[in-house]
Amino acid sequence: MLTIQQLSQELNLGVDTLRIWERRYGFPKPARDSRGHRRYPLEQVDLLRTVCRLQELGHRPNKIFALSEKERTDILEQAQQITNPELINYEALILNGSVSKIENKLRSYLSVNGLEQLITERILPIIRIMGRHWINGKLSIAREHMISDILGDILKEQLLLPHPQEPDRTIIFLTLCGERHKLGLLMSAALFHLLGINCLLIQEELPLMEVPQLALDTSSDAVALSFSSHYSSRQAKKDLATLRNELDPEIKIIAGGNAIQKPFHLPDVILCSDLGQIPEIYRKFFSGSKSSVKAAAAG
Amino acid sequence: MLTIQQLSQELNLGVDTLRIWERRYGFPKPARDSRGHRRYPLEQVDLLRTVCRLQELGHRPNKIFALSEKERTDILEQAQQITNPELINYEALILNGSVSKIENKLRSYLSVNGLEQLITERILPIIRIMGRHWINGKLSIAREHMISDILGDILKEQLLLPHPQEPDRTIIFLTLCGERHKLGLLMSAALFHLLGINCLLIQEELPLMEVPQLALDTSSDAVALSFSSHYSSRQAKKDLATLRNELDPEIKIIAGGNAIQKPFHLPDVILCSDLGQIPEIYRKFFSGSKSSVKAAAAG
DNA sequence: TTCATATTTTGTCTAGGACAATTTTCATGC
DNA sequence: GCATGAAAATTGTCCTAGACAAAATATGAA
Repeated sequence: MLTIQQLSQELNLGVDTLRIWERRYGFPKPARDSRGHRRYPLEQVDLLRTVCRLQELGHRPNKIFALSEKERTDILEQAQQITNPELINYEALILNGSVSKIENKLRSYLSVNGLEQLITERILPIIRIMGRHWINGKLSIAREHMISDILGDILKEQLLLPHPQEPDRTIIFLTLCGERHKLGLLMSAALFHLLGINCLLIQEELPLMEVPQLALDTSSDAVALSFSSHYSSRQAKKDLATLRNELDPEIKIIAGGNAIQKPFHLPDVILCSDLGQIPEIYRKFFSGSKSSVKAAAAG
Repeated sequence: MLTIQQLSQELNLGVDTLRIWERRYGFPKPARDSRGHRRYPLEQVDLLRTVCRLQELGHRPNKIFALSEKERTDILEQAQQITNPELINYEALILNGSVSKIENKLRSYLSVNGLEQLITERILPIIRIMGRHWINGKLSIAREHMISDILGDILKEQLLLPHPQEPDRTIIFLTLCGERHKLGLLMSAALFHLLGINCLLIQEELPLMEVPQLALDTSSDAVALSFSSHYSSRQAKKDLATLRNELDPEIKIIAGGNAIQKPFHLPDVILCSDLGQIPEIYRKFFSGSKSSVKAAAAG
């Protein structure tokens, strides 16, 4: 029996959303305690989880709630396409295997094929596999986190490798409060590091208002933020607009993550909906020595 | 100009709390947009920050709001006592110095004095110093996080060191959703590791309901949770009670962190209000081989 | 003093209404 | 057929104002 707030944390939904779903769709229909406060039985929590998963697949609440329970699970089953090649090994390891085995496999792949391939050929597919199995409920959040930790650790180590030559550009990578997914941020930081940029990573979630000061303190040339699909795209938009307003206009903003897919234009914000765009972004905004660009701007 | 939700995230307060403060104490008194929605000017955000800081010092809202602005800052100034010994070096480094310098100093201290002293003589004082300066606003959250990251990295490395002999007890260390402070958890994990326990660390925040399954999957003997002062003690209590209910009674629960200070008793939950208690907890609950304890229980 | 009991304070909940932003539907023109 | 734009529906977040348990503080008796 969970309170509305516990459930809200559990599902990453606002309490208002839970209440209005009950009002509009008649579900969830929690029991009430002596005070009349909602108490959600665990079975309803499970049902709600499938609702959230379907929503992440792009379905909208009115459709989802119109479906029967079976129809919902059918859609979820169907959503897991079969994977193609040798990644099937990983699939089994992700679901049941030892996490340290995954780590070893990844590390040896890294030392043979390098970081860029590790990201595109291994880490991204693994994230996709995890997402698929999280959606159909076969992968516990806990396991997902343990594996994500390993991926994160490997990427973080890459940021510590020395640069071939002293970088003259700095990008600071961070997430805002409420954004729990940091792998996308880490991957982009690792890729920018590879391109010779000095990448500062803030691992914890920052309040929006601290960001401008931090960018100044670190004399960063750009701030990179990641917004996963948990962060509503409207919220991301608001935050980016506020940040653009508060931040020194000299300092660029790079926004990435799944919440940034939409044709969603913001003035003076570099959008990065795909890690593949990073070399292009680098070329366009960060290549050439800093002083020469300044000279060009002045000339 | 922030919306109520942005402010709520910024200050770690519920939106309901912000509204009821306005109703009861007449502050904050935000402007309203065309829809009548609250819009908080940045100056009010700063004032609210001092309110939150005072609250963290143990003052209660009705007293705080009765004070003038000057009285509040006076109390905050006064709250920063002078530090004693050689730690003053650290104080300067924390406020202005290079973070990598802090890292180097800590690492060399570690290699000379070992983990236990590092924690009690360096990490805990640093956390205290940071807390003090965060309270009076001289340390940005961003800087605090960068330094916390370093402390975290050092502690995490300790968990990777091999044990002198194969451990037969496993404790899984985790935080629940909404708990952003992980250093306390890390320190306790490092100390238990030192005592010969196999410590599994989940770095990301978990939904409460995933914990029982995870404890089973990892065949842990205990689950250790940390609740910082941001987590209201009432919430911590609720969560621990729920968890105790859902979890296999064989598996112990260890609860620590600042929210666990109060004379706050829960049946079958081991409370750890202080890292110094860890050896005692170890002796009481985890020493002796597992099989012998089981035999004793059976006999 | 120390305890037990009353009072105040505090945060979280309740209900039901409103509305901007987004998405979908539908009609129109090419 | 496809694009385009207006109209309708959907959705999440905000609003007000009232209620109450848990925690903190004050009060009084032993």
